[in-house]
Amino acid sequence: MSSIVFSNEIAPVSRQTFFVDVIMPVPLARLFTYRVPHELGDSVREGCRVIVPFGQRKIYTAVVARVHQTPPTAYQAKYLFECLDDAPSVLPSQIALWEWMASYYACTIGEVMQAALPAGLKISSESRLQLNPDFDIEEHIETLSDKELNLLRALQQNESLNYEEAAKILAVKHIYHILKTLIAKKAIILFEQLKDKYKPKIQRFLRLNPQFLADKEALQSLFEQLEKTPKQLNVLLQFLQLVPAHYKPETNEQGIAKKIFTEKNISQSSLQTLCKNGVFEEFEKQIPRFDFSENEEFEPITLTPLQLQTEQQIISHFEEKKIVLLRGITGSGKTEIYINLIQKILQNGQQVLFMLPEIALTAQMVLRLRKVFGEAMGIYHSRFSDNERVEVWREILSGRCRLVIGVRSSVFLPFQDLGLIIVDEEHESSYKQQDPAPRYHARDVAMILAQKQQAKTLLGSATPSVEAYFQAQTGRWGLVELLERYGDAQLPKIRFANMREEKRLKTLRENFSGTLLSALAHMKENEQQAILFQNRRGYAPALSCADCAQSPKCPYCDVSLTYHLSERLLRCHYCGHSETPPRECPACGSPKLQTVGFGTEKLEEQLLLLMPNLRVQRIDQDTTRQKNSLQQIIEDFEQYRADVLVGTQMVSKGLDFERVSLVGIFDIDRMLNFPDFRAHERTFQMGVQVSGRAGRREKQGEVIIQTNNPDQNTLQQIVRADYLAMYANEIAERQQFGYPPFTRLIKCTVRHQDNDYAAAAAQFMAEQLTAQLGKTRVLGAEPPLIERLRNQYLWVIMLKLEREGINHSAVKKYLSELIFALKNDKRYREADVVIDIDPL
DNA sequence: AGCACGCCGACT
DNA sequence: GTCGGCGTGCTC
Repeated sequence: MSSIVFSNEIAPVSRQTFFVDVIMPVPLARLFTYRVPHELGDSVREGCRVIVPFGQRKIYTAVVARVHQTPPTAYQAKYLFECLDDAPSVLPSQIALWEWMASYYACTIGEVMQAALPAGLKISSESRLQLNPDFDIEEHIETLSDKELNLLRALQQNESLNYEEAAKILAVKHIYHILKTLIAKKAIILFEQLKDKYKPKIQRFLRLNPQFLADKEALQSLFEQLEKTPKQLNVLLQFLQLVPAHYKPETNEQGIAKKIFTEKNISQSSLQTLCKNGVFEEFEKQIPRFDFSENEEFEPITLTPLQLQTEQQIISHFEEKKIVLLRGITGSGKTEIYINLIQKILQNGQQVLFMLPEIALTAQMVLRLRKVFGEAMGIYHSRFSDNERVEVWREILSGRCRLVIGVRSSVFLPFQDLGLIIVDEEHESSYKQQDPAPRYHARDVAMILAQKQQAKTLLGSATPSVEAYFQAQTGRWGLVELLERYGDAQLPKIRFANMREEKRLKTLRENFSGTLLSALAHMKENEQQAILFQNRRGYAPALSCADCAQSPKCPYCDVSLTYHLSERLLRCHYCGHSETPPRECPACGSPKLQTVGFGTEKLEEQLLLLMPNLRVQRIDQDTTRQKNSLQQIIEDFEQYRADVLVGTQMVSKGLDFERVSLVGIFDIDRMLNFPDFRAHERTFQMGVQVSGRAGRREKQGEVIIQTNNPDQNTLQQIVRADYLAMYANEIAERQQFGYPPFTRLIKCTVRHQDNDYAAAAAQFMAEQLTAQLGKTRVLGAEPPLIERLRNQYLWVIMLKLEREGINHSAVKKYLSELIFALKNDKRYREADVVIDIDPL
């Protein structure tokens, strides 16, 4: 509908100057404004990554948050250097979410951006120095100091150096002075090298030189030519079998991957000759790591009547509620319901995000979904490479990828049209990022994301967090419960081994109860398998002197060092420090050092001695450090190459082995007595989850819990799998003592290497906060359970804020002002303060 | 968070 | 005098 108006007027050359406010990857609480060079005027848009100079030396990739035409008044904006994107890499809706996160989690938007962008989308900058070609060293040799000369000689050898290399050559810490004088003398020049970290996957391809396809005779004469060289002829025939270029010329366009072709038992040298003679052409092609080609043909799955009914309940809740909590006991078939719902959303043309906790065992779930959704599925997991993550990002951005299975950080992906977010195992603590900022809870962010996209959120768990169940109970969220196991599977029989009693009766063998040992023997006779759970790795959590009762401590942390037998090392599980165990007590010199307590390693050893006929495997951080060892252990166990799997947390989640009929749980009392208001909830969740590993098929499994107090309430609730009883207990206590969900917590940790300094700063903060909020809302300052970590003393202040009637964002604002004041006070400024919103 | 600048004491 | 240490303040 262009109007056909001819005018003699010359359109005024638009000389508008644009400015951008960008998010910098630094923990600074504001945006920075740059001027857009005219030649980039229309390409720079919100969400584009730009390269900007920052300070005197640094160059960063920043993300454009806003484009405008208001020049800053207080300073002269610098020009941005470059725009990396033709089309934005980040959507406006994502920036809005980042802003929400920065304000909710009391951190900077730069920190959120750092967490959100896959490393491959960030550009690293490295300053490099090189010799100025116009500079003649010999001519100026008298004006140069030794160090300067050394550096210049080094630069003659190497084309360029970065700072670190230069500092190393000169063997000094700070080279800036030297560089500055050399730059002033015009001896060297600095330049920035920008490296795009994302590398597309390139493969070499082969095709027939199109000249042979021009007409029939061309190919014919080629055949005649090759008669004399049968090997080459064979190669050509093989090629035409795979790529029927002779009657479908369009297939030749695509060619065939050289790698695939050469696998076909082909004479390499003949192929080489053919390429050299121009019969074949080699070319490179960028190939996607994921295949999102049309794949709407889903394998239909059939739900049981109960599953169908459950799904229907979820759908009808979604009509009026945005969030639904599905409590489905282990083995009830939640996954099938998820799959069905996902299919419906995808058929509706919308996107789905399926979130899983950060556990090494996503593999089984991925396999299951892959059976249904094929390759049309993005996977976003720490075990995938940076490049793969960038590719998932881009495919979602383009709208081609509509289903993502991912961990915590997948809430940051550039969804445009989400229909549903599923947060599986909602109660899992790995959804909360601990360090560094933003210390976000992916479940909670997911709900905000869903709200912003008008999508629904489905939270699933066999043992929902007390907070989630409360929301569902009180009607804010929908609640759907699926409390029958799928098929004939029965819930396992759980019983206790009374350790106190067994000790009296002398049926204990090391850390094994007689009850468990006889169950293991029985298990072996029936050719079944067992899982033993002890949430503590290493051999023993401490060494202790029999004479003076002292135990070797970490020099940097306030904890005992854990003894690792296989490495013969004492290790700190908090800072990673390790040392060789002393032969005698460092305090009194006594040689009687004993191990105290037990970890998975000790259990493994004891079991080997107690029941030598059992084949034992161990699964924990120490045995799975190498890349595929976890997969290997799982496979070995699946293939019945072991009878018993001893492990930590890792064994409690998501693993599904057919032969496992027995589960043993060690040291549950320690977990129960952990000084934390969530200790009972966690113990219950762990107990039920681990029990769920037993007897997942038709046979009823057995679980043995070793404890000193079989009558303890929470343990009884585990035996009865009585979630509601646990919930009722917990919610009453939470209400009585004012813990979540009745309040929101903010944890402030003050750190300094000097205890008194940290204490003083924390005390100061606590006083200010108390003055502002009142005594009842401020707990502490007090030292935490572990008073020193990585050579820093810690002091904790906990804020307990009612959900209603308090302006939470005003409190957070006051907190950041308080920290600002602290940083301006000579007495406290050296202390670090860490804010954790909704701590776990 | 970096990083440069500036002030200070310790050396050739 | 220079070198390097550390405290302070800025980064569009």
